[in-house]
Amino acid sequence: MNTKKRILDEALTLFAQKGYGNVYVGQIAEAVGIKAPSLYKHYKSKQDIFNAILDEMKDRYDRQTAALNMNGSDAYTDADIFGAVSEDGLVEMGIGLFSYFLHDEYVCRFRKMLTLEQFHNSELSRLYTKQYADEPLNYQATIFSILCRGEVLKKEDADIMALHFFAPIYMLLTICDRHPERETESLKMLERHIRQFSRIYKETTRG
Amino acid sequence: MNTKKRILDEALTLFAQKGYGNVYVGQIAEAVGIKAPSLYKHYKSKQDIFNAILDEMKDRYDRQTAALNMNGSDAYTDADIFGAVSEDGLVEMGIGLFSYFLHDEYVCRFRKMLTLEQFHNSELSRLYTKQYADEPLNYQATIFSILCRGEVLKKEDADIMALHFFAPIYMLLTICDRHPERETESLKMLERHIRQFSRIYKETTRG
DNA sequence: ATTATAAGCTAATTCGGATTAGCCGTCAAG
DNA sequence: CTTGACGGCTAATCCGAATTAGCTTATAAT
Repeated sequence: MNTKKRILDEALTLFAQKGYGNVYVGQIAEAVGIKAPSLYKHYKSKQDIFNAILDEMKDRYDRQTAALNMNGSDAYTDADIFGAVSEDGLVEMGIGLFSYFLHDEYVCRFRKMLTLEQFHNSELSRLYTKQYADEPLNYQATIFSILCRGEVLKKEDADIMALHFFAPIYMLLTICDRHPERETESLKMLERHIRQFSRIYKETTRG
Repeated sequence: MNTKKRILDEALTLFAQKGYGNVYVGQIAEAVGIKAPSLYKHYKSKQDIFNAILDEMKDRYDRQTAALNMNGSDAYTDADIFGAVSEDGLVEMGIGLFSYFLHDEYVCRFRKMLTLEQFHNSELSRLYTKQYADEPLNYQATIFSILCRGEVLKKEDADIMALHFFAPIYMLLTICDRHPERETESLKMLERHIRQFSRIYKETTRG
């Protein structure tokens, strides 16, 4: 009963490490603790396992963002955001985002897998770009545009502010994916990044 | 005679598209215009082809950066840099870097290949990080630190400035790798990024 | 001219991995 | 108690891809 899920779990781990083409069904089976032919009691092919992972991750992502938007677009007031986003608030937000992407049991493996398969077909390309570029950037742009309308941040292009905020996070993330031992260093860099971002963009209300 | 190089060339193209594990020697041979067994007159295995590509690209990269440093670290004076780096100079530098990474016949394919193979072994991880993160960031940090020492840019942490400058370039690059049709849009974004970067960091010598 | 070498080809060979066939124990429902 | 679905196993099967064997032609050096 539980085996079906464990197959996805172990397969995801392996795909994230080696890429689909370099993983053998025997390895997946071994990781689960069964023999290769037994996999076929649960999925009809290796490709089918991959697709099941994809479907589950898309679901998970949709539920995730739906949860964000539940209290999101309509429920947040500008005042909520002004209150929450001090410099320390930004640091917390950035580190939270980073740590979530880096350590969430599924998100992390799925991102690596997608990294390795991103050029295989356009569905995977689009999924990658959506999840790790367009949607985070849009989300943050809306936040920054609110902060600009208030007097909190300088009146600069909020899309670019989002890029300035998020691109470094993304880049440090890809570094840590390759070199987990650089996480501490990256976290320090991340905090310096956000504090400098904050200094640079803070409205100098000296008038 | 020329065949040996053409094999590397076509293999690189295929590896960049599909990843090593999903390319068959027959495909490489076909692209070159010969039959698979003939490949073995030139390389002793598929892995050998991959290694040859790797070696060539490392050479190329070393020569490239050596050329930069020839007029680089010692030959440049601070004055040279002050002169060259106006806002338009920065835009030009950013777009130049971006276009080079995106369109250089070899750099571009090699980067995609490395993207797909980056988790295979630690040599490839380190190579990727070195070429697309650490070295560009260090190089730019030295430039920005010079601009800070002068009165051109605000006295902020030059490492972080380099991150703010380069991470967006890197991110837009990865987007264009997946979606070549987004290049125009990305170039516009890139210019907005650099002009805003420039506005934000420019020393306000109003005293 | 002769020979050696380079570089190609076709036809094996090898090998490993995905998938299928078919058998067996367990356990819950009737 | 027996039957059928579930999920596991071993032993094929199938197949495709990497590599090797061995032949052939061209060409360049002796």
